[in-house]
Amino acid sequence: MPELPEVEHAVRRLRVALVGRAIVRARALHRSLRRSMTPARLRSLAGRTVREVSRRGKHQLLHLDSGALLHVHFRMTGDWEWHATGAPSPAHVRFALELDDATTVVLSDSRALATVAFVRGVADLPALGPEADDPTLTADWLRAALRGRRGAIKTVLLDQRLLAGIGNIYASEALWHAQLSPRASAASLAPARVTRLLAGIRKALARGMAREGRHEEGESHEFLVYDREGAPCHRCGAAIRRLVQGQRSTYWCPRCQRV
DNA sequence: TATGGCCTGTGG
DNA sequence: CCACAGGCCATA
Repeated sequence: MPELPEVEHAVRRLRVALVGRAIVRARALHRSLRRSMTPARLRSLAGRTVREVSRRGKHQLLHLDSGALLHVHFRMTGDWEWHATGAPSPAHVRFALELDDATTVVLSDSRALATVAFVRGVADLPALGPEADDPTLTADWLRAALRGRRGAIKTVLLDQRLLAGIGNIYASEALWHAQLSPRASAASLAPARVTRLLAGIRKALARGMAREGRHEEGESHEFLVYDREGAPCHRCGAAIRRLVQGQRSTYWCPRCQRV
């Protein structure tokens, strides 16, 4: 579940379950996580209290009372779940924290690509641009940040060093809102288009946050263009197309998203 | 820029 | 069987 809105929602839910609680036992249940979480490191979590949970882009940091930081990244399919300690575990549990209130928080991750590791500080995370939903960002800043970027805007939006938190879905969604072609050259976007792009990013992320807020699923459509190949554009009715950029799918409207 | 790797699951 | 999957890194 991993783009900025989904990770932010996961962090908020995790805080309720975890902040102020003491860890009784930590377990790594898949070899992909045992590489970073050795038995000694897992033991070092026992007895620790979680002071806070923070987010930077799609990265999560669990702040422990010992001063240690546990870094979690969901990658493609990670999510937090929890259940009563001793109850049957949900499917795909890769990492588990048994807490002092008889609940167990688990990292569920079908593809087992998520990562959990100790870090010393935010400096140990990969270089990240400002938060993609930072309300203080300006079009001038974005224009300067795009200057010198080679390649198509869709591909550039996925680079976390530009903006932290935009993934493959919201890149397509933002460009649809901005009515910009995903193939447009990032470096040569005219100022008015950069302004539209910033607004489009905000709209896409705001929609994502709103969607996360409702735990009611089943509503008409989740995304405006993503995964809608062949379906009519919600703005002009033309058939949505799919193309591949940098080995990732892009969805766009060929009529109302212009270069 | 493209490919492969990490992993497993789903759907055609 | 194959393609594809909301991420990211290392490699030529």
